[in-house]
Amino acid sequence: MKKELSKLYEPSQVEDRIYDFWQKGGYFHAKIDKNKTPYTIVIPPPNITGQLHMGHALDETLQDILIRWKRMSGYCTLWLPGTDHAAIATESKIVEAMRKEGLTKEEIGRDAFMNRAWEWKAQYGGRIVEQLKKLGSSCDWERERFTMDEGCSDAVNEVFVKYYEKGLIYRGERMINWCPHCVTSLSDAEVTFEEQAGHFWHLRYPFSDGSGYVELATTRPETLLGDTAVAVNPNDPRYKDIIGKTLTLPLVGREIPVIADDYVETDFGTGVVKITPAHDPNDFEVGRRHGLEVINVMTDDAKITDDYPAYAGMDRYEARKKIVEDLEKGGFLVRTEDHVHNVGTCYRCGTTVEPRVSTQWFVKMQPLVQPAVDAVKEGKTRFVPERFDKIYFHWLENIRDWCISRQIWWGHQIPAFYCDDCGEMTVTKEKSAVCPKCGKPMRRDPDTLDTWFSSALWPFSTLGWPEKTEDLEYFYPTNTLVTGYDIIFFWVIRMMFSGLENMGEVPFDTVLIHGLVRDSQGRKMSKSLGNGIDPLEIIDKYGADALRFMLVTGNAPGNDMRFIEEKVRASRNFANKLWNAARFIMMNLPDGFTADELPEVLSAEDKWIVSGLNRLAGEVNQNLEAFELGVAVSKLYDFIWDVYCDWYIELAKPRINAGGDTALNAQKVLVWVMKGILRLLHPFMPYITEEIWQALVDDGSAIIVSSFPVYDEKLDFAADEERFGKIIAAIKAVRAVRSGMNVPPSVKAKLYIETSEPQAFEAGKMFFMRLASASDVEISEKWDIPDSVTAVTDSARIFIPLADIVDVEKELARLDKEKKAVQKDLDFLGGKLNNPGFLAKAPEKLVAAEREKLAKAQEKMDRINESIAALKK
RNA sequence: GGGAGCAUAGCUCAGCUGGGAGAGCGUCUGCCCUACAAGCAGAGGGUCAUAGGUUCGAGCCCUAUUGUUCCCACCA
Repeated sequence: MKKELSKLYEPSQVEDRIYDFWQKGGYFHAKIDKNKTPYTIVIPPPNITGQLHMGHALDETLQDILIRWKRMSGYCTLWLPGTDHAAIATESKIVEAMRKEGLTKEEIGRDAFMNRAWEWKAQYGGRIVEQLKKLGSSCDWERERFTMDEGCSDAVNEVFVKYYEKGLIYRGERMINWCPHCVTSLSDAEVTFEEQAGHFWHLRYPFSDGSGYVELATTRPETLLGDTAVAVNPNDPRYKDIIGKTLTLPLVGREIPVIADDYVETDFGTGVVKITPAHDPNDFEVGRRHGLEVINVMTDDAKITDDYPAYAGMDRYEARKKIVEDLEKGGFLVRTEDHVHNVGTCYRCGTTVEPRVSTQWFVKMQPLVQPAVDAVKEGKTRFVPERFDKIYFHWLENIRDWCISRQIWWGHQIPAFYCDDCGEMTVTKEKSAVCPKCGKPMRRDPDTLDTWFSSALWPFSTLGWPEKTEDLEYFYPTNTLVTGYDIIFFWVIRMMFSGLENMGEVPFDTVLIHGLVRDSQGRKMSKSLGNGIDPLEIIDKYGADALRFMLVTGNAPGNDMRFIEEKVRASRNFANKLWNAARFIMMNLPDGFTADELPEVLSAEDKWIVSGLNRLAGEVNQNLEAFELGVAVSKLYDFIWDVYCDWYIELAKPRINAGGDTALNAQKVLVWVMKGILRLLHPFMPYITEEIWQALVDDGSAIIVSSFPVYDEKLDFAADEERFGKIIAAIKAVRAVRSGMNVPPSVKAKLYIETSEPQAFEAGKMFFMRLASASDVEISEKWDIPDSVTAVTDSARIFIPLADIVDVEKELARLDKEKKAVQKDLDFLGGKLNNPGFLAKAPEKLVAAEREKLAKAQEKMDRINESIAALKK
């Protein structure tokens, strides 16, 4: 007994029910029999436990489409769960929450803090995971936590110690990026440069001997407090004589030298630069070359230190203002000009980064980079689309050592230990250490690792490495990584070199890159603009299927897309169309209908639709193979709506009304094609296809584990397809003529079809009745019907006698217009076929096709001429 | 300063290795024909940014130009 579909398609109800069904049936996770099936792993993107945003919905959708397709194609898919990459953001959220309770992390201590963090993550992360499942994702909070916590910490320690022993990790004092808001160091990748309007303050520094001033310009006057020199270019004739002289630093009174360094450009500004080694990366290098003192003038949160009582405790911008005032008062300010410059900001919080000298841990990149470059050059891993390998190469070729230590608590603590007594340091996998020199207990480095350090190990750490597990053996290297282009630097590159270094093989063979989802005006969605759109609101309104469908429609890999609600509505309408088509089929099925196969005898229109579906299946597979998801989706859309619904179902109606075997055959084909459509569409619209499938098939099977259709040579009826296309063309021509004369469908007219292939049209008689408002149809090789309009195709002339409304003048004008259009074709094709170059060089197949087109156009022209002649008479 | 993307119908975008320009939305006309008005049938609408070049043939390949977006880069 077949089930019923509700009259109204209500996405949320369907999706809730199906979600529940999959959940209970354990369908969210593929069951893998390693001995039998090929496999694939699709790696999901990071930030699972961050806010669920549209970009994330896109990640999930693309992965899930690939997974469902692979699974239905006989592959099993292992989808590695997500992990947390928002350590800094997470920490600040927890700190903030604690502050409201009047607590600080220092007060409650590290262990309690971590517990708090885990509680918070479990709640927040768990909720996000539930939300992702609404999109069809198979992520899982327990596994999630595993990848972050106990599961991967062994791997992290293992790699850290190994790198350290190989000299790939070192600790040292360097200029690093510091975020005063997050109070931690950042890697180069975590700094975003932003153009900001600022000022250029021209200052003068007096010579200590009272012999005048040098003039220089700065964008950051507050760093003056830390100046330890002023530099000029050694070849600058203007300043030759002052090199080696001494200046008195305004407001501070410190004596600083004038030094010569190539770094200074003679044609920029005044050609004089103040040198602040502690607060500028270039100045740091200059200072190093000249043995200058490094004077740090700021605290961790970018306030002036107590060494400068006049400014102590002021934040850097406050101090800037005050210092400019004081400079002006002292006569040191020459002038101020507007200036736009690039300022580094923290990619998490947007705070301006303070370059700062401090002691941090670094990964030495040079030795790790080459294999990662080679792997892509040799095609072991490829980017889709390919152009992203340029970004990849460029980054790797210009990479600098990676600062991996962070001054936060939420993260993996660095496995290094210090002896406070004798200053000894050890790096070890153990949880505690005793000083090898003096035997005293050692203190663990309070810093944690950059969250991307552990993420980089993910393709193997989640499979059990460093243990030699069966999973690791079987699943590494994995297949496809799906991620946005903004994640290439953070994650893709680091997984590449980490995989190659630790496993000796690339972590995945393909990286599918997608673009960003922007708002309807093309702006990046952001919290500050408030233009972000919550995927869940959209899902509530239109359904997860509609959102998924919209996210892949009309989008090419790597390109950004705009989020336009009308597009989601269009997708929902498409789902509704499918729903209603299914409803129509089911309401016309006889009780106890179980047929699963095509009828033995296929009619012309049956072959037409079956052949079309078969070709579609082949193309969709090809497109998915090439990651052309958008192309696949639009082909499905066109076939389902335009071919199946608008034509085949309409063609089937008169057959169903006819009853008997005619009806039964039509029903069999309707169901058979619908089942093919549902399976092809399932990866893109999982919920609705599952719902319809279960209502239609009703044998306890689930579409999620059904098989994906493939091209079948036996079902290719190209010739029949073409033949039936003539009937469709004729019906369209009749409709166009009638519509042009504003004849409503309720006004029926007899049709006289003139054609050289009467038997082909004989089969379509009832379709003309139904779809071309014909009261009757007569077919012959020759007709001459006066007082009628004619619809002309390349294979037929159809007379529509509408004596009352035929306007000879209008009809002539219409035919003339059509004649001109066909003449254009004839000219074009004729010109082409008379071109010796074309005949000589174009492929034979093409020439033949063009000849055929020409013949058809000529035939059509003859028919038009005949009609015109008759009308004139 | 270096690199990349984009520029196609009123709007948002497809267009796979070069073989007579497509979709959705919007517009206009006519239809509630018992699956669907979240629909059906028609129609209109494009010198594929500009200028050259390669080719029998260019939206697609090459060169230059313009506009636009993004990434990278330590110019005070």
